[in-house]
Amino acid sequence: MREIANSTWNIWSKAGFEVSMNDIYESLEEPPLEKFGDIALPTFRFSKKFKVNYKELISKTLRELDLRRLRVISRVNVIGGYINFFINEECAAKELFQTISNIGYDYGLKTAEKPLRIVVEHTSANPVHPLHIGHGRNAILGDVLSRILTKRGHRVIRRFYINDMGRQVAILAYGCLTLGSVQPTGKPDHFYGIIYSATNAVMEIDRLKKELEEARKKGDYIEVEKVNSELLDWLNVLAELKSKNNKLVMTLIGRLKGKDHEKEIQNIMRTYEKRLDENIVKTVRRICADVIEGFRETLGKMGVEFDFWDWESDLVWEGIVDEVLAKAKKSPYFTIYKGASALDFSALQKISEVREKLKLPKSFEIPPLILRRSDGTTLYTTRDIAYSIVKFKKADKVINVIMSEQKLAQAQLRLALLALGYRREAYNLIHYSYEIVNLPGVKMSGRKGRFVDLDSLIEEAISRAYFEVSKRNPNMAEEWKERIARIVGLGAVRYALVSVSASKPLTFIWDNVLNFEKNSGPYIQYTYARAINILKNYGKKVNFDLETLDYNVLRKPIIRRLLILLIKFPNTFTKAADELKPECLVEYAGKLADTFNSFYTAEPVVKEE
RNA sequence: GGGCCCGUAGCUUAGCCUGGAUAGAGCGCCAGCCUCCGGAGCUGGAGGUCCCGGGUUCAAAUCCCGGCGGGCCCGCCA
Repeated sequence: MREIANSTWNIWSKAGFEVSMNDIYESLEEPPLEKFGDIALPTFRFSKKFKVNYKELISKTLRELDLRRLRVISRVNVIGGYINFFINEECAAKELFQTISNIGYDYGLKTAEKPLRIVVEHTSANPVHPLHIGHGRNAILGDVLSRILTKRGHRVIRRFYINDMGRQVAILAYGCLTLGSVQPTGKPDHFYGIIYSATNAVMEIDRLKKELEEARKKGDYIEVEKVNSELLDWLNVLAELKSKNNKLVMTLIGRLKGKDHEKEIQNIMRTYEKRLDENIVKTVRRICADVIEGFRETLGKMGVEFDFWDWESDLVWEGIVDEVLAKAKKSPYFTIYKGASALDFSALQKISEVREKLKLPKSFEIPPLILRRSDGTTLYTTRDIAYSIVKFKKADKVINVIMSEQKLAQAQLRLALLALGYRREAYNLIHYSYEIVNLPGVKMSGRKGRFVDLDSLIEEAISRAYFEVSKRNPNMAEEWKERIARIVGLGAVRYALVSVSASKPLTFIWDNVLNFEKNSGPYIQYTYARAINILKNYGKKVNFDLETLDYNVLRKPIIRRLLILLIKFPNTFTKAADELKPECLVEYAGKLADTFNSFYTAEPVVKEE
């Protein structure tokens, strides 16, 4: 493909048309029908650019091409404004085999010209309850991106941000401290998840009861109705939690009675941030560490690992957040907003270059960002500014895999970095935004403890896979069935979570996810197994001797199709890596599997040698 | 009130950034294929107002404007 773009570029530049070789290269596309050609070059764009008629441009190009007699092109086919190239099979095969015999499994994994240091921060769930399917999508996207970028030659660092200074952790800690010394039973994230949700529920119930009373006094019966139904919902939540661990929840309800929850929570937050009481600090840390251990187990099952687990609290205690605040005070954008330290973006965001480079919404007034509460404690975004700076210390680019809900917050973060003079950071911070995962028939709420957690999701995937495997292989040894079910089940989930473009909501339907036919993880794995078995049955090392190859077989349509598809892999990979589109690879894998299976049926490889 | 994302076959979706050739797949449906390396397969068929209405253009699923439907965001929450 490079050669096609290159020679076209040669011809055009010689003719005096100003164009870059990359421009041509990137215009190359897939013809809609196989019979049109292998690679198409649309000429409309260029004819417009060069101000010549496209027919003229084409005939001129063809004449020159003819003179050069490129060996990579066997035939050229013009339809409309398209120049369709047929690739010379022999030439393609030679190159393919040569590359594969040289670099083997790294075929197509083209290394970037300028390797970068890239941080991928992903998952980063609050350590207050088990991971759910949404975190699953986050984790798989982050993990797959990291793997692709690593193969592209970048130095990737995978980081998990432990958000231990937020209100949610304080609520969990409040519950735990109220219970006194608790020893977690079972998986820690599940155990603490119950305490968190129950504490939350009790607080909500108490708050709603007060609201209800006030509404009654006022005689606002619409409000009474509204609050009442909300109250009922939370009472149900509590009942659901009791069914999970009755003793624990009942004890918690008893001990929380009559307390001023808000005051306690605020006290915990302040104590923790300012390190006023080492006991509380230790307790909060231990709880979070326990929950994180649960996360690590779940993620490990999914094949997801991290290089660093960064504690939000460390940023504060090590004084990095203070440095940010000091810097902010000196910033020309510093202001006092509603009596608190803040950054005022009104001037900065008007600059159109800034809006464009930071990818801010077209016309949205981003309000001032408050950096510090009146009680002196910091806010999430302030700490996130500090974290971003830390991440950039050893990185050229930072990719945050964060759900789309946080788009505005992420835009605000970039703006804040710029306001503080962190220009490089602001411009190289990428919010890799993704949409929610829908499970038909399930309404999820993290706070209410209503979600399908990843552990049970994985279990279900494996047991569904087991069912399918034993149905198809009734005589297989039990141990093998289980091993295969694990691999297939997990592969199916990973595949499902990465196969839909991140910007679209993903609908998770078991029948599709664990469909063993086409367009699924299991199908790709099955095809791979068949391919590997050919090699196994062949039993010898594959001979890549280019001299003894019979190039006539390449004219067979199915073999030719497979060959052409294979030589396009490097481009697909490069696109997936550079445009951060892992789903491109999924699509390619599916197409390759389809083509391979057709080939497999049509051509008995081992027999033919 | 303002902003962002999504809307493509009954279902799940690719293509949209960078306009161009008969809108690609898979499931499901219909009709075929087991002397053969793993049938979790293969071959073929039916199935589309690309949410609607304008505009730009020689050309719009794609770009612009206005609607509709679904989701989300605008805190001294995270």
